[in-house]
Amino acid sequence: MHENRTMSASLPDQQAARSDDPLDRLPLRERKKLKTRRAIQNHALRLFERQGYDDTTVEQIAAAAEISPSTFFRYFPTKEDVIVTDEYDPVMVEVFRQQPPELSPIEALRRVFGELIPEMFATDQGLVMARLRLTASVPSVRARMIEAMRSGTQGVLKDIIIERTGRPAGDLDADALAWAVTGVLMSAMYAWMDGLVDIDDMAGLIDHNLAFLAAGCPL
Amino acid sequence: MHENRTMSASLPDQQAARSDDPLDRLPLRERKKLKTRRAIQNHALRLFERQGYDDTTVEQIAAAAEISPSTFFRYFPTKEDVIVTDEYDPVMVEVFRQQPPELSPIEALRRVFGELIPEMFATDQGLVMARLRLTASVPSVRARMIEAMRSGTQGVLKDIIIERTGRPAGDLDADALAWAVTGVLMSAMYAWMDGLVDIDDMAGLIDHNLAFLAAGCPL
DNA sequence: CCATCTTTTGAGAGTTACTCTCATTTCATA
DNA sequence: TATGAAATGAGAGTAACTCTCAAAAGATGG
Repeated sequence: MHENRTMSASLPDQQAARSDDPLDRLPLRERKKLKTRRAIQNHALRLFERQGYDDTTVEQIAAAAEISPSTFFRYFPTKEDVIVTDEYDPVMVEVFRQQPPELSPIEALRRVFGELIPEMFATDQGLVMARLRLTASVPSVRARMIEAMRSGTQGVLKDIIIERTGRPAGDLDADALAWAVTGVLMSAMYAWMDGLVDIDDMAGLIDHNLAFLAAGCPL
Repeated sequence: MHENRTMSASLPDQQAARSDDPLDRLPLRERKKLKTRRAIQNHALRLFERQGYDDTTVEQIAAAAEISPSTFFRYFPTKEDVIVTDEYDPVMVEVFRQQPPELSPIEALRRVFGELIPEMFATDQGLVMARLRLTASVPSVRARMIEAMRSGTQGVLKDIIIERTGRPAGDLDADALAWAVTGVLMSAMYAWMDGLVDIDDMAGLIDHNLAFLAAGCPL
């Protein structure tokens, strides 16, 4: 029914960093679900790149991934989520917890991103770039991506900052700091999307921005 | 055709601060457009409050505002924009420019918000609260609101920071600072939405967060 | 005051993301 | 192999948005 039977060669196999893939050693059912989820995401990204986001229908994605449209929405609540969903936050938490406890939160985060960003680009380069390109160009995706950073990254950051500093649960300063960090991360992300920095400088820019933040944003 | 012919009494007349209303002294055509825009927004907010966002259709809003659905979308590109659109950013710019030039950007912003936030709540209290309530509770609106703060507030902040500090046009530090400020503003906004602070403490919280930022977010 | 030109509006048809329900298939377990 | 649970597909339905075209309303020159 559809012509391209070949699985995209240009897009790498989707997977977050730390390449011990949970695909093995999982009950058969879960394994199939994970495979379906990745198939949907890969085919969707490929189609989006080829014919644009708006001109790609969910029906087409479903056909390419050989599932029904109903099933698509069981895996992703909206079309935008196919692009926006990732699995990096838990990794960030893990690496953060490994940092020596005498470091301040911002210093610890500088080390975290110094380690993670290069690894991220090394592992999933094509995928990360494709997702960011789409985020930059499609307004509705852009909106959901920011909201995802809020409900994901910002929340997780707040939690680990509270954990590390021993502050009380609803502490507003920890929340503000988490937001400020999320902010400078977004600044770096958009700087790249707007072509203001090269992809290889991202790690450096993030580190610079965090140092700038720790210095009280002097201008 | 529809019963409620009475114009909402509960919601105040929508208008940004600085109450010299551009409604007067405007060509007739523009005046009508502005009136239509406000009518749509007022009726929409009222209906959302009464029967919920998802259970209110654009068709209902159009009927209440006595326009056609086509016209609705000529005024607001999406249903979410009825809630998300406001006119505060230019006011912020204006007040920022009035601050004494020896102040650092953050110090100047502390004064700006110290002046503006109370005024904002005094003028449009009902409207502001209704909009924030909806933003807090409807995910798609939440996403668009954050994006609006990015494309609006963050951009404007960056511009006036560059203007004040005399930095070059694409300066990344100014951008990072604007993002950090946007971040702590969001932190305050969400703290209120989650019921963590009272509405009267918003100005104080924002001021505190900016001071915290200027101090390098020490934790 | 009238005629024309431009902008705004309404009507209606069409697309597509998303929801719900129900029957069927597929995997897990005893 | 039989029984129960979870995942899937099919299909119908809703509502947000888009596009096109003709009618209406405000602006402008005589």
